[in-house]
Amino acid sequence: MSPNFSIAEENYIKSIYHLQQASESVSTNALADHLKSKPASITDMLKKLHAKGLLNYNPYKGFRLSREGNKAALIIIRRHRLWEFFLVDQLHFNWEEVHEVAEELEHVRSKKLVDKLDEFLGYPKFDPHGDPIPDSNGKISVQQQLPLSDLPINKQAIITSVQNQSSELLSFLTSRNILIGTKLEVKRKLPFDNSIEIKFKNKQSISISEQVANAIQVNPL
Amino acid sequence: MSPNFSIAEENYIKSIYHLQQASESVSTNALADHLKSKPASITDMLKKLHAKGLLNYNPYKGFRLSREGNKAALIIIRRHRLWEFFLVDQLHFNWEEVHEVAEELEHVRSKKLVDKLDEFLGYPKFDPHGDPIPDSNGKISVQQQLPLSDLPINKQAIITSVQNQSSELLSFLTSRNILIGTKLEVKRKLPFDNSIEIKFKNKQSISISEQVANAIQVNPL
DNA sequence: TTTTATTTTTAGATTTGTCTAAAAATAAAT
DNA sequence: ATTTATTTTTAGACAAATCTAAAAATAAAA
Repeated sequence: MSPNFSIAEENYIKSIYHLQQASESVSTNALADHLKSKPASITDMLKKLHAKGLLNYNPYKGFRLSREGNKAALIIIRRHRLWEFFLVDQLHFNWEEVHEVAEELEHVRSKKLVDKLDEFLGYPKFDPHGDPIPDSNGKISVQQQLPLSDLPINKQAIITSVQNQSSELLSFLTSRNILIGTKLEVKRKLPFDNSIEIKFKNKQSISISEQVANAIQVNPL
Repeated sequence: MSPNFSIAEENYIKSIYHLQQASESVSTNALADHLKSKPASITDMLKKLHAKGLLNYNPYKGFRLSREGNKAALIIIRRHRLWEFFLVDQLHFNWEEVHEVAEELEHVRSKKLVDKLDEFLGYPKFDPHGDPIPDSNGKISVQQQLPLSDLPINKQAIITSVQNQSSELLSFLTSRNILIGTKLEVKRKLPFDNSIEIKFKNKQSISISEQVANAIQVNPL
């Protein structure tokens, strides 16, 4: 059913998707920069993607993904973010080093593979950078994620990911039972060092530094 | 250090590796058949691989991989078989359907990814089809693997893989503590139904059918 | 040992994706 | 409102990988 795109096409689709989040319409030059390519090459590919119905394209004016193009982009982004999650969560990569590898893995086309991987990983909602992972229908979770340091006082939240994957931090968090899925709220923010006092559901409270609070991503309930 | 090959080059290297196992020297036509390509295309690529020092190539006479070519082939085969193992062992693919997906995954080049995957999987020695997985130095385990049904009576062996990945079979085996790594020996083969009586290290004995014994791969000690 | 058949290689064309350099369109500046 | 600068597109070339058709080399058969 859904057509197969070349690796080059997939990279264009993905880049356009990201660029059009930030601005109404995407320009040839902006895309050339983003892809480290030359404007002439971009124009060539734009014509191809336009011919395939993936693009709303007005020469000289700019372009965006069509409905079809957006669907294709979400499939690629789903693959990318699931692989990133796998690399950090299962293979214990540092979160800084996963992007490059995921750039390659995202082009493996099998839908069955991606859906089984999703199931294996427990249907994660966010990748290790905190970006939402589209589900198998291309739906992106709208629930927001923010650093624990930005969570308002007394607002309940659930930990969705940890951004700085050093093994010291991880073992520190594990030893304190601060895990993905843990429910907590912020009781106090100390102004002199920005440290934060958090309270768990079981009433236990501990204090963590600003740096740690920055690395913990939470989803307010 | 080790050079990067295109996907096309990798597929040629891999095919030559497999063909040269069966015969002294590989022919252009044989490779064309294997790659579902045309002889003229093969010749073109042979020149390229020869120029890169991956091939011992006498025009019109035949070719084999050079030492370098062999090294490259083993890296690709390692990737392929590790991914196959992952797909069956972790994502519960049926062993018949993994080849196609692994054909794509094998081209993801990151050495770190492959080595971490290997560690994650517990350094498996054989893929789900019973073929040996090269280690990170390209060494292939020479220990053989054969179906439990072919194991001589009273010979100790260790289970290395299970070939027919139906969930019924898997749960049957799990419930009987027949797992990868389990040590056992065959005590009797019943001639009227070819069923097999096996004995574990803890002296416990059970009987399994011919079909099940065929699906279990073992490595004689 | 010629002739015939097969295999392999060369020659030239094609597709995909890229590039440089020049032309055309749009935007900015005087 | 022209001129100038910027952006985008076209034109033509190129590398990688493939193909068809023809030529050359090798192998098999008479």
